[in-house]
Amino acid sequence: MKNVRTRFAPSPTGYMHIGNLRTALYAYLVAKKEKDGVFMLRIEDTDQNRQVEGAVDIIYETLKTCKLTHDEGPDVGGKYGPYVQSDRVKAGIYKKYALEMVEKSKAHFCFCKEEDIAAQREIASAKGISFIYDDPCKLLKKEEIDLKLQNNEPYVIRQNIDKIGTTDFVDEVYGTISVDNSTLDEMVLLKSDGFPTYNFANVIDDHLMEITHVVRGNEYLSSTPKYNLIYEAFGWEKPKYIHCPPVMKDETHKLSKRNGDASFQDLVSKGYLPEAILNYIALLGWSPQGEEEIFSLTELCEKFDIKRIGTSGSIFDINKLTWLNGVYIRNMDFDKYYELVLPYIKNVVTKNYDFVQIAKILKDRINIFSEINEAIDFIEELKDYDNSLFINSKMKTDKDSSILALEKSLELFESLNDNEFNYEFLHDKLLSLPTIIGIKNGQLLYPLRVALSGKAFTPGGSIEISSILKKEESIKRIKYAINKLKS
RNA sequence: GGCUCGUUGGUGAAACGGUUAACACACCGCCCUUUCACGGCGGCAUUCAUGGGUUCGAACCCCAUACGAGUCACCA
Repeated sequence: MKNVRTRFAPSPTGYMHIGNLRTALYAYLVAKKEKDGVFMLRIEDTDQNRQVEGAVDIIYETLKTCKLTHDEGPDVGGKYGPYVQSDRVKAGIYKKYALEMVEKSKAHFCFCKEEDIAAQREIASAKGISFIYDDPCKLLKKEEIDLKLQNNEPYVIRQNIDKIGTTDFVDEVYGTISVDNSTLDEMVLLKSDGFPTYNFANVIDDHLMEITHVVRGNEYLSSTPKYNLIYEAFGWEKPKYIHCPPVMKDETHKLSKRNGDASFQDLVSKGYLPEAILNYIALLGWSPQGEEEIFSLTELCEKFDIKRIGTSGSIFDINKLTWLNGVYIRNMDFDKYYELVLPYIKNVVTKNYDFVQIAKILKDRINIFSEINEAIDFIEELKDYDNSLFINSKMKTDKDSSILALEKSLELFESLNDNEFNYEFLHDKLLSLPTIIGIKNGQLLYPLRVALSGKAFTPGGSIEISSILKKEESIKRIKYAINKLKS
C-alpha cells in the first residue's frame, strides 16, 4: 500500500480559527498515525483579491506552536513543489491541464460576461427557480473559438458535465453520497486572469502531490462529485475523502473569526496552552475509544481513528477548554510551569517578592493564566476594603474577635525575624497560636487573611500570604486593619 | 427554491437490535480544608427532534414530517 499523504491547504486570508486548526490537526493525525505518513502544507492563494499581508506567517507560526510539523511545504521544500499555488500558476501547471480537459471535451472555452451570468442568476432566484448556467459557448464552433482567442477576448475554461445519471462516492465519515448529475453546475476551472479556481487547483494539486487522504470541512461534501468528475476526466485515481463536521459557535452559527475570540491566537493570548487547545479541539467531532480524554499529540496519533469522527456539528465550549487547560497546568512539571507563569506574575507584582512561592500557590488554583491578575493583585498593593469582611458567621468571627486575633498576630510577627517568615516556620507558629489563646483556627487565620489581602478569598491562606509579604509589609497591613476596625 | 448533510441531557459525547442510555465539562449537594481552589463522594436524560412502520425486542433499520446546517461564485 502507498504511503499515506495528507495536506493542510489553507488560503492565506487572515487568522487561523479553531475550525481550521482542527482540520489541520485531523489531517496531521491521519498521516502520522501511519509509520511513514507525510503531512504537507500547501498555500492556496489563487484569489488575488483576497490576499492578506502576513497571513502565511500566521499559518507557519500556528502550526509551529502546535507542533503540527509539516514534512513538506513552501518553507521546508519537498519533491512535489512548488507548494504555493501562485507559484504553480507561474509554472503553467493549471493551464496545461485545463487545456487538456478541453481537448478531452470535458471542458470548454467560455466567453460569456460575468455580469450577464450574474443577471440571469438574479432573475432566476427572483422567480424562485434554481439556476444552473446553460452555457451557450458550448455550442461554439472551433473556428469561432479560434477567432475569439485571436482577438484576445477574455475567456474562462468551464467544466462540461453530462446531465445524465448520478455521481456517487464514499466518504470515510459520511458514507455514500449520491448526487444527481442534473443538479451539478458546470464550474469555472480557469479564471479569466489565468488563475485556476480553488475547485480546479485543488484537484490538480492533490493528484500531482499524490495526496491519498483529503481531509477538509464538510462544506465541500456536496461539490465533491464535481471534483471526482475531473479525476475521471484524466483517468486519475481518486483519494479517500474525510469530510469533517463543522465546529459551531452556537446551535445555528459556525465558528467564524468574525466575532473575535475563536481564533487560535486569541486563545493563546488569553493564556490558554497550545497543547490544551489542541487536545480540546481533537475532542470536538471525534471521540476516543475509552474514557480517557487527556491526550498529548503523540497519544492522539496513536488513538486517532477516522471511524470515530462524528457527523454532526459540535459547539465550541470554552468552559471545557478552560477546565482542560487547568488540568494541563496542574499536571505540568513545576519548572516548565514556572517559566510560563512568571511573566504573568511579574505583570502584577513588580516588587521583589518570592515569585516561586507565588507561583506555587497559584498552580492548583488557576485554569488559565489570565486569571492570575485578579487572583494576586493584592500582593502588590492592598486595596481598601470594608470592615464587614471581618464578620463571617461560618468562621465565627466578629469585630471584637478579629481585633483580638489581629493583635495577637501582630505580637507574634513583631517577635520574629524577617528570615523566619517562611512557610514552615509561620505554619508552626500561627497554628499553635489559636490553642494558646483558646480560639478556633479560623477565628485567627480568617481575619488575618482579610487584613493581609483585603479579600475574603485568596489563593493560599494567611500563612502563605504572610510568608510572601514578609515581616514589614505584613505588620503594616495588620496595623492598618486594627486601626480601621477600632475607628 | 433545488440538491447534500445533520438531529442522544445546558455542552462535548458513548452505544455497532436486547445495558438501570457510559464517560467528561457545567450545575447542585456533601466531605476534606484557615478561605478559595485542588482532591474525594453523590445527584442531575423514564428517554434518544416528532409521527408512523419493520421486529419477540428499536436511540440504533425503513418511511414521512419538523427543525438546523452546507452548497448552488471567475471565494476558498
